[in-house]
Amino acid sequence: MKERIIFHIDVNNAFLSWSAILYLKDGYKKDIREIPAVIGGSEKSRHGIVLAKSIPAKKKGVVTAEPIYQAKKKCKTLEVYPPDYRWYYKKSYELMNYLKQYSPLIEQYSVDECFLDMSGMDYIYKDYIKLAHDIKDEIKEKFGYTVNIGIGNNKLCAKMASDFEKPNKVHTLFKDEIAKKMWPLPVGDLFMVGKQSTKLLNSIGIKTIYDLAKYDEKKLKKHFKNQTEHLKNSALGIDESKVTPRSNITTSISITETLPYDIDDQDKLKEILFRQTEEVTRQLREQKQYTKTVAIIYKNSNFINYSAQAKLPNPTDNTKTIYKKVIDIFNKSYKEDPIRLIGVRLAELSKTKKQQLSLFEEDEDIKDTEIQKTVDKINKKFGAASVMPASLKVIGRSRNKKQFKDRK
DNA sequence: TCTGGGGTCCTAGGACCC
DNA sequence: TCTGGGGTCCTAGGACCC
Repeated sequence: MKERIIFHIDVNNAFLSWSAILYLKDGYKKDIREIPAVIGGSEKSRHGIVLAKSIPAKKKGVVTAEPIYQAKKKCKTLEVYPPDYRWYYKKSYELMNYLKQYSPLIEQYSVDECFLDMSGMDYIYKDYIKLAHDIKDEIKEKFGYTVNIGIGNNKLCAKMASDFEKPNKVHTLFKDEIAKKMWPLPVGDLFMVGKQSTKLLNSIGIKTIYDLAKYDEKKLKKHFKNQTEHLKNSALGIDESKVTPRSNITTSISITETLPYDIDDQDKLKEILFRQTEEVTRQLREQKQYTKTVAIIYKNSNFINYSAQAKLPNPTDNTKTIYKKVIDIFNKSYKEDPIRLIGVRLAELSKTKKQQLSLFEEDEDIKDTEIQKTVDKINKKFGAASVMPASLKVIGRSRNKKQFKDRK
């Protein structure tokens, strides 16, 4: 069988590059890619971490996901710009759409990354490496930002290759290059080997990917159990997984929110949960999916995470039904601790609601959902707060009543 | 003014049934 | 009688990715 040819395309400093373009378009004099700058959340509302960094910021030691205050310590002149997710999704869509012309087998891996399966296309594209350069250059010309392209015989190698040297580069990691290009790297650089695994691997003397590739599998199994084979294969550059174009099939939808200050007032938390349930179910209906599992996610003021979940008797996309379950879960799981982050997750999603309900219940559910869909539409057209369900108003009132009572 | 948000997948352990 | 064990479903928690 012929070797596969896979491209991995990765936008360099995506959020920062895309924001830079937006600012330039709007007449901003600076290109934030050329100064020490980061995209980050607001520190005031406790969202202050680095989401993306410019190359000058990187040179000062600024890393992704660190607190902004810490980044500022490393770089006194650091400039912080807010994220603009709508714009990012727009740019993402534009890029993926453009890349489709090169292969129908495209898998979007994240907002700024995708795999292209180019196997068997050599009758169109004679030279894959030249093609990759052409794509890279055309993206720069057409859209104004740079990408890295990694080429390999499978997704793993393509992904590893695109990570080699940045920005604006094409790298290959074919089978016969693994020993030379991949094995010398620290084991933590291997895809899917994170902090915890790195620690464990280092502790048993595995420092490089080569060490892992050559390590006795039986001994490895003691520590990594069922993951051993996958781990070992990765180190050897083996990966059979296919490039699978996914049609907006998600297995879960969630919304979490770091609160501007810790909250232990149950009414307030329920209010937030209601808002989140509305949004998350709106997304669910948008995707034309139904959920069977509802969960609440908490992080308390000590950064301790916990969660609780429960199953619904039947798949649904009904806000009321789901919110009822959310409250149920909340009452059983909330530990009365000050909450820093709270969120709602819907899991076990399906495209159909195969259910056996009594006719009455089903009618109620459908009638209700029809109303919600109309509300979704109106909100989409006129802005989020145009139509507010009565239940939210009731919650608002009860809160006011309580505040009034508190003042007395 | 210290530490985000949205995902996927895996595992341990308990409940329950036969 | 001195305490099985397999299978399945479910939940909580954690690792990992961007």
